[in-house]
Amino acid sequence: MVRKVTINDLAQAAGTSVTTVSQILNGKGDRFSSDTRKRVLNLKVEMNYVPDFNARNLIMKSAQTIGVLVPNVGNPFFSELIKGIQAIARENQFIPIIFSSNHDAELEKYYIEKLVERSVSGLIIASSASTSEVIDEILKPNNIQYLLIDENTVETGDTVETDDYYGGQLAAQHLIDLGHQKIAMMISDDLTNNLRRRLEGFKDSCLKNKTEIFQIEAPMTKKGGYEAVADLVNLSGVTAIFTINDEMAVGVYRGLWERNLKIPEDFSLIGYDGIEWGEYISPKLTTIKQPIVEMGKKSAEVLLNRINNPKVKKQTVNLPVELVVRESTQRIRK
Amino acid sequence: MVRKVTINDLAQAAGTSVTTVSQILNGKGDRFSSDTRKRVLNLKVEMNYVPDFNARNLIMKSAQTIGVLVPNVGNPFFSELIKGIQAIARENQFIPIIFSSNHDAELEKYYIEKLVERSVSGLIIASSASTSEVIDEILKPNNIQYLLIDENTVETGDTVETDDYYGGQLAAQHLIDLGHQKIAMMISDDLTNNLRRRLEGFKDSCLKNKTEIFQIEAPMTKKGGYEAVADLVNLSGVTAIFTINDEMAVGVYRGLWERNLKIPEDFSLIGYDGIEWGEYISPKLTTIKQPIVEMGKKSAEVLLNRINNPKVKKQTVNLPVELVVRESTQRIRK
DNA sequence: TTGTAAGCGTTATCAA
DNA sequence: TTGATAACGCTTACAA
Repeated sequence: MVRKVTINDLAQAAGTSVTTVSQILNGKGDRFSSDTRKRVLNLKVEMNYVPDFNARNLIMKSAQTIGVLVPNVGNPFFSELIKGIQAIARENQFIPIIFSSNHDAELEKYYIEKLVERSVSGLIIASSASTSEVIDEILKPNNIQYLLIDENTVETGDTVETDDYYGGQLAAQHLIDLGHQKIAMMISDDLTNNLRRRLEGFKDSCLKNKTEIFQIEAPMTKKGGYEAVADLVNLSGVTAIFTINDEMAVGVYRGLWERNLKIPEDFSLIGYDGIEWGEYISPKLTTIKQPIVEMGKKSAEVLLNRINNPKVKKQTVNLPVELVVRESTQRIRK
Repeated sequence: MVRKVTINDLAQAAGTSVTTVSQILNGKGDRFSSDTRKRVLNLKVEMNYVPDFNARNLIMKSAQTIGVLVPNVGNPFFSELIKGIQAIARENQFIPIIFSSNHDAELEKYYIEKLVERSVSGLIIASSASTSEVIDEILKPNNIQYLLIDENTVETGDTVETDDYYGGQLAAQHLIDLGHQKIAMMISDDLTNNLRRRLEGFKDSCLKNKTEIFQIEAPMTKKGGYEAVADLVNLSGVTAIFTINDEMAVGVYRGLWERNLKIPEDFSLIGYDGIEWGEYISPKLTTIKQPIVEMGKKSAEVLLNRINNPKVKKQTVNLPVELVVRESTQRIRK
């Protein structure tokens, strides 16, 4: 067992006190001679000294850590989100600990407890399995900052969101502009608030234009979209499909292909999210693009700001969505 | 700021010493009266006492944490791997901290340092940017267990691997069986050891069968595969393609589609990995399937066993790969 | 059956 | 310019 190099060893080697070492290593060493400073700094590298995190945090009372809870890391949307969070966390010397709760309320609670035990400074929660219960029971009593995004909405507290209502409208309007009059919407069987708004935007636009809509419910996965095609083909007269996320759209591609139905000739298809994969399937997927990485970045920024500055007033970030027309939609022709 | 409840507060409230509390809460309290025990246990819940992780680990010298370093969480291969690791970690009360190093050596080193600082008990490293240097400089001196998988190979130390050489052979043999005599291989411009073996298996099988092979180098991403199609179409007489991972294959689909070339009519295509997406693109991707989640599980098991049991002899796990024939390959016809 | 006290590796206060 | 020393909250020998 190799003993870890401690600050004591380093001090001894440098012929100084631990105070000196600590101060110098923490950028508070102006008062020491540049000779001492150099000696300590060199020795640190040479001896490969790494401060003990537990000891440090014990006294500092901060673990420089944020927790991140997503429903599923495998979903490209969330892996991009994580990318953004990771980048900002790093800039601020924070470490994100990421968990995939898989929509399992029990698992979600378990992980949040673990995170709290480790005295994380804050949490970004993009998974909504058991949120409000957990917040009241665990987060609030322990005074832990949190930011709810994506699947959660809050009236109070900081907010980082995209305009889902407008996004829904954009999608509908695009289809309507192309002349579609009967549209199928594939939506989750378990709608979270952001999805609900997205859907409302879509529906309202259709209503205003007297466009007929059909609703198909399925899990928001490739498999869900794939299986929902069975219902889709039973609908008569439908010429366009809106899937509430891109991943479902991928399943629809497959389901249609198996039935020898063509996109966009037989069905125009528009998704939502703007994941990278949409540019690689053929035809390329028309979609409503959310600035996913940016969402991750902003989320981390807002949370960290809240952590450093608990009294700051409600922060609100609203990110734009945009229609990206690619190849999966076209003008209707009779 | 709510002050956290400490063991001292709890002891005081219970009218005992901290020792008593500590022992009882850690399941070592047999010697105390059941009355005292009950009192402490109740108070713990009542006062919402959560042991301070930093203080505890400082003295226990273990953070019940493992670090996981992957090149890219966005890649479905790695997100599935993580799924497996997470499952086993949880069973063993460990927390995995996951980082995406993006093949950036500096970033990789930075994260490993952070992980070591936090006194993780061990590391699963599936990213190879700067591994050997980091191991010698950081891991070994700090006596941290590690397991290298996927992109790394080791002669010494524990091993969890799939039979890449055999997998390569399987892929080649499938194509050969279908009558292909000129095959393009799309491979990374930066081969790691597992890939090298995979490739050797493929090449050896081709050589043995006098099958002609062409080599195209590109990044192992969708984009890489997509752009490599430009080179591919310049090759004359090629009827089949082997991409060294599934993700590249996705790019190839797109590149071919844009040139009006059909899979499998114009080119048979076989990938490697067995990610879920392969079942959703059309035609479905024929591939060599690795048991990815299982790899994650085994990796975690092996590492945790090593942590609990540093003296145990070299552990070796070899996981099977298998040919999954789907729709992207077919018998050659002239 | 219970408690005292040392010690984990750090940072911070204050004296030298 | 530097260094003792207390403190952080916990576990654990060792006493009682």
